[in-house]
Amino acid sequence: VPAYLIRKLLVRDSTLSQESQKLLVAGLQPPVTVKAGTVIVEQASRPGHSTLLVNGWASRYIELDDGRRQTLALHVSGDFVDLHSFPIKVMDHAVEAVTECSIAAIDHSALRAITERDAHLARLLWLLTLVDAAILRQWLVGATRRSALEHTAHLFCEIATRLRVIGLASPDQPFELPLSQQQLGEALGITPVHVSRTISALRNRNLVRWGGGQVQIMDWNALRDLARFDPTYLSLTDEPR
Amino acid sequence: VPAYLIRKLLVRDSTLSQESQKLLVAGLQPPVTVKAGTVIVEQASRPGHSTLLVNGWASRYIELDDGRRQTLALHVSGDFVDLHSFPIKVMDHAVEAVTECSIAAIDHSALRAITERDAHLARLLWLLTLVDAAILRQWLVGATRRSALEHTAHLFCEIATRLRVIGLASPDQPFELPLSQQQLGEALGITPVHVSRTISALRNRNLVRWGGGQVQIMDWNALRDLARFDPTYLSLTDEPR
DNA sequence: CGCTGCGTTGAGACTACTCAATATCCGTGG
DNA sequence: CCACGGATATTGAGTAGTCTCAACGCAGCG
Repeated sequence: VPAYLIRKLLVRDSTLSQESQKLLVAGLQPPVTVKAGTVIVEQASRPGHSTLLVNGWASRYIELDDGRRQTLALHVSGDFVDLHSFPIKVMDHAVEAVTECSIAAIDHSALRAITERDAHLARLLWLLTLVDAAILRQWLVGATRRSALEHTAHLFCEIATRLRVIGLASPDQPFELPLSQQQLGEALGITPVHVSRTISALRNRNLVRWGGGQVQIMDWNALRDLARFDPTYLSLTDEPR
Repeated sequence: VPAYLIRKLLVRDSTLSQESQKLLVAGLQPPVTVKAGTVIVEQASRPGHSTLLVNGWASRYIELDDGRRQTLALHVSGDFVDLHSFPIKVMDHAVEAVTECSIAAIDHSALRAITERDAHLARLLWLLTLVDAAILRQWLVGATRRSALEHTAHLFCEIATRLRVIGLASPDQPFELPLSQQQLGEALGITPVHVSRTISALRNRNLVRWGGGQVQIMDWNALRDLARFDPTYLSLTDEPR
């Protein structure tokens, strides 16, 4: 049972029925495990299914001709990594496993059936793709209008909040962030060297410590204020959709 | 009849039935005109309807406490400016009329009815919100991985392509882009001063001329190559959804 | 035990920003 | 019709944030 996914859905709309949950879960293929670094969805491909990240970390990214790479989303357990490939058809970017991942496919035919039989669930899936878009908006604001320090702080706040939703983080407890500085730089849009300096600045201010794939937020309020983080955009309110 | 919208839909899926088109149009309220500069949707509001931009230009943006502003989308005739407010409920950004605009509301109850009665149309509306997200992805890549020159060139390619879809631009013909350099800078994530210098560079290379709200692309192929523009992300293929 | 990938630190370069002066366009009122 | 004011665009000069290049340390692993 994909508990993280269900939890994520119910946080957004607790009125989702047991039948809807079953309908969604029934569409999932048995999970398979892929190694870190595996390309789960190729750029320019036309997948016939979408992919649920049951467990692990994955990233969506665009790679330019010259090798410059920009991460578009960091996905955690319970996220669909390419739900948008159902309406869109052609992938304009790729998806890669950041850690070893357990993933489960859901055929587009099953998604189509959901849109035809269960409008409530369909609206909730639609919402999930739009929350990804809302996160992307904040990343754009971070890239253009926030300093590297504020931007990085904002990303830590975002990840912490998303992990709390699914129970993989708790206030004042360290949580997983299994990225290299290279990978964090690809997400923030800065070079690995500058990631190192920025993380160092956050550590020196006693806001965050990050090492060995673990993040410890030392002062949540100060970090939130620095980043001007407001979680509204994550649609964490529970209401019928 | 909102011809631009219908055209935009049919480019994505020509199998959309007459009944579906009628169902959508029937949900629209009579259009009203708003002046340039009007805030059409407030940040943090919970609209009970979405808004079709029947005619004109509008922008979606986030404004930070200190007044720094980032545009998230530039909308043209036939675009829904806040279709995402139907699943999302709470606006995490605002929408403003860039020019005088004719806009038509569609109640969320009507959208809900569409999701329940016409899954085909609903998938197409879902697609529209995802194309906005795909555009946003390119903007993020532009902001982080492209130079100001490449980024600006890419935006001109994007706007030209989108206007061609709805018949408001043709190859080798000038088209409308009624923005100030300030507004273009808010979209690109650079300062108005740097917009001026960048536009000047494009003009000196004889790629683009922009003035008086009109854009003339002098050398499409060169501009496309500079920007590495590939329109795949706009989902312009006609296929059943 | 050495290789390799990752992180840190330093020095200099470059892109875009800030501040400021001047020029241009446009609507308005005399 | 012209004069004016305000917003917009251009240009210059100095600055700041981030990048590039490079050296070095360290840990993991064959």
